[in-house]
Amino acid sequence: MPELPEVETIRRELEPLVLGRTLGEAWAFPHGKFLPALDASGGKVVEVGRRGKYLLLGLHDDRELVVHLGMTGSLAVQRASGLATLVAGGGEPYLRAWWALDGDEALTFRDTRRFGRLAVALAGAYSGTLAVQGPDALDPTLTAEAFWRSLKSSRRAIKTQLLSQRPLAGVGNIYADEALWRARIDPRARTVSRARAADLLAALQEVLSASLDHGGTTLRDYRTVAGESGRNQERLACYGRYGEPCFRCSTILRRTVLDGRTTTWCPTCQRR
DNA sequence: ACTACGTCCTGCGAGC
DNA sequence: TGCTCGCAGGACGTAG
Repeated sequence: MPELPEVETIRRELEPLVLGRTLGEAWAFPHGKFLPALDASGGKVVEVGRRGKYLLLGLHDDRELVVHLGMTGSLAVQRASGLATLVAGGGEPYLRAWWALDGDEALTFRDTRRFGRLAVALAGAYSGTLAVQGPDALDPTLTAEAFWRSLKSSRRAIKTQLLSQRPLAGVGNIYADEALWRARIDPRARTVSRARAADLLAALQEVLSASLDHGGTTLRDYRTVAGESGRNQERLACYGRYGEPCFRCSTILRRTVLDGRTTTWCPTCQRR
């Protein structure tokens, strides 16, 4: 669920809390997705970056701790005392990793549904989606022309392409539905003109920026590092509103499943 | 190489 | 009241 605005909100809050500090002794939930936490032990955080939905903690030795929050992942800096005892006693069932910091503090990673994952990469030698995804959706150097060319290279539904992270990175189900509604494009469209691609890119940048300005969208689990909810959920015009009237034309918004993802759209405003 | 689909997880709310 | 069941969904593995 954390998409670009949520991950960026977390990044901004996390940066002053961990920059310049060393990740000490680590613990990880015994699963391949989280065990890489142990490899980051001993690394001093020299940068807190983000690409799409990935958080990148640059370490002093040219390695990076890569964090993907999945759907329910969250990070916090908290008191370290008692944490190990609590975990051993089953009192922290959703804690997936933690790193000791100086001054009796710890960086903690919780993830109820375990859709998140951790990795340690050497000097940007990424794997998986992080290695093949497109430019960040809010990258100012991303042009409408490049976005359109990328869309044109695939015959998959436009929404499926957005979720693939390949044309650009950071968009998930919420902002894909929101931007397609704003740009009046049917999520099932398989071809998009140059002009409509430009409209879609502008719509994406608008919905992502607006959400970022409001601390992200909290529907269920997303919380900031400080444990607070986002406020953008009050501004959603399309996502999750199926059965309710379109704010533009009052047509009842429709729900469909597209490549396994619930999709809300307006059958009147949004055209192929 | 591209596309489509199943899998991983658990809490929550609807319905009986 | 207490139970079952469908839903939420990003990335990845696999099959065609």
